[in-house]
Amino acid sequence: MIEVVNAFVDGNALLVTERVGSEMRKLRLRPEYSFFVRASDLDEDFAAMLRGSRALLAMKREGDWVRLCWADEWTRKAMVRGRKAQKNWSRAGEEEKAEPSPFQQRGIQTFEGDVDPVCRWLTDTPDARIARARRGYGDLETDSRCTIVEAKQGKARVVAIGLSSEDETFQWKDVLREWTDAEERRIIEGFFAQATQCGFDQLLFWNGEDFDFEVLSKRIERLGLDVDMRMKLWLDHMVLFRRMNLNSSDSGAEKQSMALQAIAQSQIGEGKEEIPPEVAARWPGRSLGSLTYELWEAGGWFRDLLVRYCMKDVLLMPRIERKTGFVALFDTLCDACRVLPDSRGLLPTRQMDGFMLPLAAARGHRFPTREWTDEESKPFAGAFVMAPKIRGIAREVHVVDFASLYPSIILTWNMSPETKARDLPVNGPIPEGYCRSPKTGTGFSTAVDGILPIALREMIRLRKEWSEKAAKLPPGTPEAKEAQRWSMAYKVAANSFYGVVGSPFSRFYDRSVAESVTQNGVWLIQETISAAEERGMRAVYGDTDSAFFQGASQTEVEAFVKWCNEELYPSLLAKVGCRKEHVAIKLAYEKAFERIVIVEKKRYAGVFRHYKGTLAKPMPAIGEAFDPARHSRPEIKGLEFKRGDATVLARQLQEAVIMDMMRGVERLADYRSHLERALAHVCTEDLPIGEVQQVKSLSKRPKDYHRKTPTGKDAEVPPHVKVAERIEAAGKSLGEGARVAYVVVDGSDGIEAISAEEYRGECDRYYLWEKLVYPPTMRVLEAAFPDEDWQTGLEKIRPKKQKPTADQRAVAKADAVGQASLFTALGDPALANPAPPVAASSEAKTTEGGAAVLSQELEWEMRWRE
DNA sequence: ACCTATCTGATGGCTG
DNA sequence: CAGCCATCAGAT
Repeated sequence: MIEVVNAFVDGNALLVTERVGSEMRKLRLRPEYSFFVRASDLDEDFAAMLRGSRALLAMKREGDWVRLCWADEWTRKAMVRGRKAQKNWSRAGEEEKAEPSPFQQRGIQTFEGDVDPVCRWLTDTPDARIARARRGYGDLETDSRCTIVEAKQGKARVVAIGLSSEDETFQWKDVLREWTDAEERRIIEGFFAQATQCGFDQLLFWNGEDFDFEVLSKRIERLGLDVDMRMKLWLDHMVLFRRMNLNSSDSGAEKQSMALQAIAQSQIGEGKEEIPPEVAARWPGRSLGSLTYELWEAGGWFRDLLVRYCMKDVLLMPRIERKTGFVALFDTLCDACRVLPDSRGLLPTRQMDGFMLPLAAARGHRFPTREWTDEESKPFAGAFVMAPKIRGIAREVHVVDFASLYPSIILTWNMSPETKARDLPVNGPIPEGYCRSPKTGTGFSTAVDGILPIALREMIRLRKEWSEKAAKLPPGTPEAKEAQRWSMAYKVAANSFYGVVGSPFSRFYDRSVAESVTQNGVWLIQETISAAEERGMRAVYGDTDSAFFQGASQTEVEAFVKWCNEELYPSLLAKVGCRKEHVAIKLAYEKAFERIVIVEKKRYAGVFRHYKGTLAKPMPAIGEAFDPARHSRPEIKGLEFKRGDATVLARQLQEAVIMDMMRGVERLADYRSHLERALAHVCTEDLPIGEVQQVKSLSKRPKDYHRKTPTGKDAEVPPHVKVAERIEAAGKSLGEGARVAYVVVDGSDGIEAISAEEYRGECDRYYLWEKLVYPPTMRVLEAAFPDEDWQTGLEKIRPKKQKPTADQRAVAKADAVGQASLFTALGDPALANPAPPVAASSEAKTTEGGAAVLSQELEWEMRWRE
């Protein structure tokens, strides 16, 4: 057994680091640039010609295949793809013609001709297994006078570095003593020496892919250090956290920022480092992270502060890991999928490569070389979502769902690129030895198990094995936790397979297979719903793999699920040709909602009666405070409460209303008072930035958003992009994936917004209410009480524009930004004073606003009673 | 550089 | 200039 710690190609060597007991050993191997062809495709003449080629290093017969090993990557590429047409600019007018490779000329298909030497070696060395990495966590501070872009170009000196072991018993930090190259060389070399001495193979940095790793590599190059970055596995803890947390985060609060401080706050309750008064006094309004040079330059206590700040960030990471266990799970996943645990190992395409290639090779199967196409791939149809059939607050709604629907479908229909039937009629009788996807007509051979089902069955088997092992071990022990991680790793990997098959960038891409997976899902859930309705149950909603039913008791639903599994599916699946021993479709009775309100497709809130047979805790009674020990929280899907791009005010109001609905509040006046309180707050009180900001991420660089309108003008870019450009104009750079926090200061005619940092308490409160806070809650109320008239008079509060004179135009603008005329909206003209509202003290504002709100509340109460 | 379905909000054209 | 529709973007 070879325990592989690391492996990379260095020139013409494949360097593998292996752990043997407590020793590290280095293997120096030849990197293999190979592909396979079918032995039957290779005639004697061509084989002889190849043998004579100096570029071919080896040719080996392996079963039905011939393995051809080439001198280098360039040669292999030319043999696989031929030479592309190239414009030769040096010789004007001349163009080099495209030249197909000898394999292309003969129409010989190549297989696995894009696999890199590390993956190739891991695939061909069944003895090799990915070692559990020893983890170190690090952070570095660079010269704050440089922009991020400059720093990533290697122009910013590294000022300080911190490093810690996972258990924090080892901690190391260093800072420049002089502003010289020699000093920077000393601390960077020190960092690597410490990491190596501690035996860290894997180094985790927060946002490392987008900053630290690039900076380090550029500085190493610039300073000419004798350090090889490739000797370590670099893993971006932030990217890892984001991927793993996608499935488990609940409220919108956690989704606003991926900053280390924000994640630390939500995960371990460890907050931001307070800015010491000395710093605030000397550099008002600046964050510690933006002052690295200044703190260093000030020396003494300030320089120590810089180092403490750096080290604090380092230590947050192992603490987050102790809470989440995400890195340990990832390491297990890498072990299971035979990929190295660095940032690239996070990509599902690589994980599937790592799992599938060896498994297929052992069964004599090879995959076609991955084609590189610029063409847009045709989209394919996905899941079925039923339009909600109920209005109002429904009682006793039962939910059934399929266990791991897509993997089960792949098993049941024996779906795999190589089992896919060619020339099978899309309808009519199904020939013996085939099954068919009823909605796409795509058929699959059932004679030999497909490689994809084999892989999935293996994963499911291993998952079960580890779950059983975990159950036998004393709970909470490291062994039990490790067994649970294995079980979870196989689940994660198995669930990502369908997505990889649907991705044009993967070697397993097959559009018709992917579409048949989703469409078999559509067929199954629709058949289930029809069968239920025939038995008198009413389907009220369903999404992809679930159906929501009314009009049946718990016992009846249980009986229905049993009947589906024992009779319905076996008979349906036999009719489409699936073999009995392949059938893996299983319906489960997942839960029942005591109360549920479905606002739209994919948007609902409900409270459980039971979950997987376990009786749920009740909601707090009306008027009773929420106590997590005794009460359930409602399950909320898709609504603004769950969304990081909604304002906090919108989420709070929506949550308050949902909590009341779920505990049975029926008096509409109670809901109204929530609205009124919120409106009064929005209109008249101080609004901290955290309550009013919207957060959206950039899916590309800001400049890439610009385009022309159909009429040829420059089109407006989305508000968050405009703000990103304001931020960039102020000297900070924002790239793809950056999150922009912003506040709308005038939404009366188009959107005018500022960045959250520029916010000084002034925003367009009309816009905030009319567009951000009120509608999400109103949609829930309208769904819950559809027969009420929800013309509350609260939906539009911005005063109408009257034909303004030149003079008045200026005032109108001030109005939109300020709040004076809000008092008009609240119905008290006496308070509608256009004098500068911003200058008023917060106390005065609250008092005035309070009075205005009170009169309004009375008025509503009266209208309500009528 | 794992999938699609779906909602909501902003923009921009067109219409009456 | 409100209302309708199409399109894009982001989040789930």
